[in-house]
Amino acid sequence: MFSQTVEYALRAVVWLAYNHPESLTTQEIARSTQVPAGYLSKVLQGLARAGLVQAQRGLHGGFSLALSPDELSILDVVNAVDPLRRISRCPLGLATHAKRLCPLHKRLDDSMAMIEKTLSESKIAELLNVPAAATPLCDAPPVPRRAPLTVTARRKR
Amino acid sequence: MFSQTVEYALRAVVWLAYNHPESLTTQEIARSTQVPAGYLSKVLQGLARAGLVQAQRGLHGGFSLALSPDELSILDVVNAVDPLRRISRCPLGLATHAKRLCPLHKRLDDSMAMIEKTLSESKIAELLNVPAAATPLCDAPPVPRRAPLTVTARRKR
DNA sequence: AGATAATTGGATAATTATATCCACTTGATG
DNA sequence: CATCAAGTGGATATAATTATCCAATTATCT
Repeated sequence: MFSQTVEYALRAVVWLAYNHPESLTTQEIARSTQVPAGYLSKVLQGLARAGLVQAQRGLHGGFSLALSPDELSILDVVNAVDPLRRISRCPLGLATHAKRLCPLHKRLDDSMAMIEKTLSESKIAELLNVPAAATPLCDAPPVPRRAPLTVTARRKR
Repeated sequence: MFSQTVEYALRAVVWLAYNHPESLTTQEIARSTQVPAGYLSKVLQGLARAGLVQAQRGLHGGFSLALSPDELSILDVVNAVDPLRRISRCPLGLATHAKRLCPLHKRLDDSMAMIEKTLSESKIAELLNVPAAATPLCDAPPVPRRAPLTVTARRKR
């Protein structure tokens, strides 16, 4: 339903939000969120182009959230990397249905609208309050800033 | 959001429902719904395996709806060809989140649940009442049964 | 200025989704 | 029982998505 890319982008943004306004390297984010580093780099580029994230090149560079976590919705992230496509015109290109979608496509589009609304109302900030004092993604406790490349204790599977 | 396959399957089912309990050949359905015939054949096979549609081989064969249009929901069709995957386990495989999803994935799964509910409540029968006396999909007027291979008047693009 | 650590962008590979084709089987009909 | 129109299943092609790799660029630190 949601693409892999969206899943990855959301993980990255949540992790950046959790460490806001800290800046983290692609490697750090990749490790914490279990996203393939090479691919994550592309995803982050997309988020940067959309202005959701700020890139800092060079030594001690990395990425940081460009907006406050409560100004940023899940929908913003989704639309930045893999836009939710509403059905605005008849997919069959029928003249008859140009002004008003046929019931099938109307219904499908309504579902999209519903999702769009829900996701736009879900702010990233809301995703950070974890009841059990656990970190949002990641089993490990909050990583100390600029920690060396410690291997996260990881259960197999 | 919804795959091409789902879109095709829904078009086929709606068209079959519209002609219910008539049986239509793959070619006829393909023409009316603008779905590539070769691919539609696979999609219909899937629908047949799921029991939503009945295949009749041999001369004067074709496909017909196996259930009444008001017993069949959009969700049934979606699940038959490209199941809506709910998020039941933590996508990161985190032990901590085994019992309770982290807020991000909870929220995403809630969206899925919402869609699932909406689509399960949308019966195919409801998609057939078109206000303007137009056919559900397809510009053409209701095709006379067993019509010869007339070319549907089609605007370019 | 040189060394180092980081992102950037381009090329490419692997995988999955979409689509086509064809030989085979099935069943109705004359 | 021969014929022919239809679905079936397998092989294969094409396109899009996901993923990897590396040379080039940029910024920081000493």
